[in-house]
Amino acid sequence: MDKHFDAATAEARISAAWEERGCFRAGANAKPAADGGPAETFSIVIPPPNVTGSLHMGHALNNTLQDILCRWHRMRGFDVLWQPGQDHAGIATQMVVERALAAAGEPGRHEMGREAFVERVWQQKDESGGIIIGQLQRLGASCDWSRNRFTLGRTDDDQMSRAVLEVFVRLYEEGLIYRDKRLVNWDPYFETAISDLEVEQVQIRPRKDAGKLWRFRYPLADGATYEAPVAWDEDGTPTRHETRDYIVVATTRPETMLGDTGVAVHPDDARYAHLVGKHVVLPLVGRRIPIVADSYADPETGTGAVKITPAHDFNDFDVGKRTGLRVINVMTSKAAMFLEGNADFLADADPEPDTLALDGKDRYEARLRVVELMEIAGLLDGVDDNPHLVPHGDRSKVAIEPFLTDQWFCDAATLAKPALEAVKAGDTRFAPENWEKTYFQWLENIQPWCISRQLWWGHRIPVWYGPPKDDSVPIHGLAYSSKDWVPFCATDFAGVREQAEAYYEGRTAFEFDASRYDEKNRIKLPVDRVMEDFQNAGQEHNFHMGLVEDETMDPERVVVLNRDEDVLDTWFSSALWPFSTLGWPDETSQLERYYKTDVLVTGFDIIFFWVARMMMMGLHFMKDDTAKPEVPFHTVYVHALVRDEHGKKMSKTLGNVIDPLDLIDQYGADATRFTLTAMAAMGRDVRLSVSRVEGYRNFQTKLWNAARFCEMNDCVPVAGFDPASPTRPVNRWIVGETVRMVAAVDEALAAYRFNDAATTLYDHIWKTFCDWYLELSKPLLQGEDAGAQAETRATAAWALDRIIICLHPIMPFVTEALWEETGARAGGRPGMCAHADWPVLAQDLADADADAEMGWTIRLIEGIRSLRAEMNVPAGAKLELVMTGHTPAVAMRLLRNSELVQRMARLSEVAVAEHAPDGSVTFSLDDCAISLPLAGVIDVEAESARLTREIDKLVKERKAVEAKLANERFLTKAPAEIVAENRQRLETLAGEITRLEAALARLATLG
RNA sequence: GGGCGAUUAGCUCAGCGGUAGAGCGUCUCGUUGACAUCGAGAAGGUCACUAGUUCGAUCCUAGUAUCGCCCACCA
Repeated sequence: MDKHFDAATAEARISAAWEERGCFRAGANAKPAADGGPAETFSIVIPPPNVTGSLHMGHALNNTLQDILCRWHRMRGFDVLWQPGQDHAGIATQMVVERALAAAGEPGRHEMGREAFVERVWQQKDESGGIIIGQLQRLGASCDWSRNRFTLGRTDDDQMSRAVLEVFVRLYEEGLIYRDKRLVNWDPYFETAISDLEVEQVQIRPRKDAGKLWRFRYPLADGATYEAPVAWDEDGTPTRHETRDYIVVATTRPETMLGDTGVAVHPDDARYAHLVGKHVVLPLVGRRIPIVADSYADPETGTGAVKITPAHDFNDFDVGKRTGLRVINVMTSKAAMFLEGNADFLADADPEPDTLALDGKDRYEARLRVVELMEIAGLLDGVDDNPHLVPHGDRSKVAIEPFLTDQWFCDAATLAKPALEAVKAGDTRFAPENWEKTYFQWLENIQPWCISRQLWWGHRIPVWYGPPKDDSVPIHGLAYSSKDWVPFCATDFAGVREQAEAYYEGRTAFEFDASRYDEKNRIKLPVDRVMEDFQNAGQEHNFHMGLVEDETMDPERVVVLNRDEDVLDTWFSSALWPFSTLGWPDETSQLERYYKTDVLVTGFDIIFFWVARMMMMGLHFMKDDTAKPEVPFHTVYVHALVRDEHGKKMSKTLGNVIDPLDLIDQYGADATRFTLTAMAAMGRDVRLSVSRVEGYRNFQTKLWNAARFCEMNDCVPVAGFDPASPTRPVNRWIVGETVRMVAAVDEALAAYRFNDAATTLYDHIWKTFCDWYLELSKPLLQGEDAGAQAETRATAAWALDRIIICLHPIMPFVTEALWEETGARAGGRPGMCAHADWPVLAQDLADADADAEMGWTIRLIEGIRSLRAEMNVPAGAKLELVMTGHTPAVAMRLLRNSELVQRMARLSEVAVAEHAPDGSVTFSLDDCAISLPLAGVIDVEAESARLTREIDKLVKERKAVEAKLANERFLTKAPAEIVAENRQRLETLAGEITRLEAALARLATLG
């Protein structure tokens, strides 16, 4: 064996071997259940990474933990399915491709057209989709790659797409999906609606065009006035008023004032009571808008009057609805002003030319200009800095606009109920538990989920629209607005056609073919190849049916259906992941066998996006044997975010991103994995420091060299070795330590305490096995006693094997390599380490006597070493040891282990005596005193100082224990074993103090 | 505004109702030794603060301070 484990070359080789042998296929290594039936299953679905993404630290942590669970179960004989896959990630992927097009100077998506663009995205997916898989494999992820899935099918009849369409259609039919026109979060960069979850609030600091609060004066119409307070006393009571003919309102978005349709005051606000029902004249626009009473207006805030722009503010929309205000949209889908040709805006208005000149201007430009125009008009009352939160699109990073559009919504509140109940009933549990609260809180206040996106990359909504049946307008040149459309929803056009032809009573339905769309040429096409004139007029999708020119067809006999242009939110398909990957909607044996899955491992940032929605969809569509709705997984393990060393979120702009692949290159996948595991304490952030990775790389080397030592000493695994068979205390002791280690690892993993498992292994391997067992075994391995040697070789090999097996889930590569290395001399291993049998060890293998003896021996050696170092005894010098104050049993113990102690503590002789020799240094060990004669070399002063210090410490402790034992209430109330423990401790302390004091006295005579 | 979490060694973090731990760093000593990616030893802590519960609190409870995150928001 080499001195070091060469991770770089070994990892690739081992990875390939696992794949070649199908080690991770579902069912590989599965063992029959106790009753002889099929193996118990253990299934996990991977949180599918974005298909164009690459592995980041969050993935590394997430997949390491999943891999640990999967490997652990696989070794224990479960039928493990770790289902891999990738997400089509609508916005993110479309963004990547659009950027790539722009960077390459190629035409943008609008120039390309939908079909060509989507094809281009598929091309991108085919090119880069495998990258993330390769990266996961480098990490060692033991997914069943033969079952890799993608959330989006190439065609609607692909199973993964059928699942999505099926769900959509069923929910539509149940009334849980519906189309509605309402304000949505509109991303002007991507020109799509986004859900509430995709909006993040960003703190805006005051700058020229944002982060300010502008106050405007809206003149009262018809000569109305009111008394406004202008001075207040200390209590805030107005002391002086002035008569005003205007109302002051404030806004952080001045450009929206062009769409104002009212001013609201609180119904109880005496200042304005008599103005309710009167009007103001909207400056710049010349529109008379009413003053309405609505409790939304807060009398304490500002002037108590608030401008109402129903089309551009969520609160205002509600106020407008309650008070019957008009809704006037003044922006395009790109958040530019939409004024000219805007019938809603122009109705009953008399806009100034300067105002109309804003048409087409960007919202921020328009904002500044509106302020300017108001100032010129003398109506700017003032402006204050006003840092505030502004909603931004989480991907585009631009400010979102509330925007009035037709969108598809999912009745999340209805679906949320079973999802809530399932967690409350314990059908699904969160670990750590406190995330349940977060989950509840969100689901209890859940709003309708906007599921339609105005993107091209995604599952296209399976709804086709046709004209109203009683519409007498001929099919030729027909223009519909969305509200008139009659929707037909089915998983494919055949189903739609059936519905439509029934609805239209025998007219033949044709599907609009988007690929024939050619805006430039406006080709006149036959009716079955009708073209569409799609105009995005800004405030909403206004689709106009195109010309239909085929005189041979009878318009009365024909109807043209137009498929909805929108695609579904990516998370809609992700929500189906636990069952769509298993073949749903087909009733497959895989679904039967592996659903529900066992554990979902995820970061808390997607509990709402993903976990909650999987719960909703799983419970809605899946049933168990008793027809009861079935959760998608029984446990959700929520891990933390990976941050940098100082707790900062890793981000490109901060430049603190650690690339897991760099770590793997430099330190190996195992060290990277071990670090993440050791730091993955439940409920805490993971602050990743490279020095720790290095430390665990060293740990790997340590283990490697321990195995190398075993090899050099012919510690070869013995077939059928019985761990109860060793007779030497050292060997019996390491068997016991191994039993405890395995139990602790099992317990930790069962409780998802990954860091405990890692710590247990680290300590066992480095401290127990390497530092002590291997050292203690050297005399036996290298000694004359052939029996002891054979026993020790077998025991060491056995203990090392248990170590390799138990470490495998966390460090799969080095353990696989060691499995091969250590098995080579035993004639090879029957299988790979990934399929090794997880140890099942009887607790009674641990021998208490051996534990006590070795524990004592270790402490003796430590004591001697400590004293030598403190007394500056040269490392090479061999000392004598004299034990005093001992019982015969302890003397026997010392003599039994004298060879070990001599070797490890560098002693020339070990003896027992009545009295310690003069000129010796002494320490106390349990019931005896250990003296090292150092006559001549001893620094009396230093030694007496050391002893005094030691005695002081012990006396102090004795005092504390005495006080405890003198406390009547302690004696009566504390558990008996604690009391006994303290009594024992007092006795020990007293003995130690006595012995050390005696040593100190002896020293005094010497000085 | 609502919720969650944190505060332990120089740094990064575990832990726990009864003797305070790890990694890295620091200091001393050590290479014929499986491993210098190492070994032996050591130094370093009022477990944020205050009060309570308890025989006993770093741990449980409440409050305070500081920091972080999530959700919802004032025009």
